Amino acid sequence: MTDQKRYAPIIGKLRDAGLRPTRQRIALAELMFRGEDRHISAEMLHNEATAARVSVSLATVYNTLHQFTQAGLLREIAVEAGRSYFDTNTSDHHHFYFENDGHLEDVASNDVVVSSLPTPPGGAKISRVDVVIRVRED
Amino acid sequence: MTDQKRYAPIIGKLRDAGLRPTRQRIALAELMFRGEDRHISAEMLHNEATAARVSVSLATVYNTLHQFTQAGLLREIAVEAGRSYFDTNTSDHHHFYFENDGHLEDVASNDVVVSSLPTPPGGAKISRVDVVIRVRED
DNA sequence: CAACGGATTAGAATCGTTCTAATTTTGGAA
DNA sequence: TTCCAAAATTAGAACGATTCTAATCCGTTG
Repeated sequence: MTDQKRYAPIIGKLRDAGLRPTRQRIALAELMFRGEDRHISAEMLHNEATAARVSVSLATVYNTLHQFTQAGLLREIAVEAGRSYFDTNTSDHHHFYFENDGHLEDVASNDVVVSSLPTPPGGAKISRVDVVIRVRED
Repeated sequence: MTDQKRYAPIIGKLRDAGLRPTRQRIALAELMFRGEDRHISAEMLHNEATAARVSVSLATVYNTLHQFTQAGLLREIAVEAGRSYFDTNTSDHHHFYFENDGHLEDVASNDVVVSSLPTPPGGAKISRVDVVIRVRED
C-alpha cells in the first residue's frame, strides 16, 4: 500500500479544511487519530512525536492543534487554567475530570442528560454546552 | 460606625477560616463582596484595588484569592486556558461563557437541569459538576 | 520546473501565575 | 504595654504554557 492510499482519509480532511497535507500534519494526525479517542495536550503530543522519531517543532504542534480544532477535527477542552487539552472525539459528549492527577475521561454519551437549557441573554446563540464532572479518588 | 463594626461580618469569616483579618484581606473582600455576584480574575481585582487606592501586591491578590477559595468564600472557574476566574457566588449554579469577549454570567439556578448523572469510574467521588454554556453574540 | 504563497522552524517574547527570601504586621503572652 | 513567634506581605525573580517573529523551506499551480 502506498502512502498516498494509506493516508488518503486524513489527507482528504486536511484538503477540505484548506490545509496542505504536509509531512508534519500527516504524522501528527496519525499519532492522534489511530486507536481510541484521546485527550491530549500540546506537550504530550510533541513528546509522542519525538518518541516516534517524527521531527516536528513545538510551534508546529501548537499550530496544528489549533488548525485541526478550527477544522472540526479536534475539540478544545478547558478544565484547568494553564493547560489546554484537545479531544479527538468531536461528537457531543461530556467528561470526567480527575482532580488528583488531572486526566480526563469521556462520559458515556447518554449518561448525562441536560434537560431544560436556558435562553442566553441578549440574543446570544448557544455554540456548545460543556459538562465537566469533577471527581476525586481517595 | 467604627471599622470594627463595619467589617465585622467579613472579619468573622476570615477568623473562621483561620485567616488573620489583615488590611489587605479586608480591603479585597470589601471590593469583591460588596454589590452583586461577580466573576473576577486576579488582574481585574488588582486593578480595582489600585483604582480604589488600596495598596496590595499582585502576589497578595493571588494568595488571597486562593485562600478565600479554600475557605469556601470563592469558587474557581476554568473556562479558558491561561486565565482563572473566581466567582463570588459559591452556591450551586452554572454559567454562560461569552466567547466574543470572554466574560461570564450566572445562569438562573433552576434554568439548567442535569438529570441522570453517571457513576464515576473506579469508585471516584463526584466533587462538583460544572456546566458551561458557551454562547456567541453576532 | 519556476515561483508564489503557505508551512515550518528556532528562538525570543509574552502571559498568567508561583516562588523566594527579606521585611513587616499581627496576636498572644508576660 | 512590651515582646516575640508566627503569619502575612512584598518586590522581583523564576516558571510553564503558549504565541510571536522573521528566516527558511516546501507544495501547488501554471
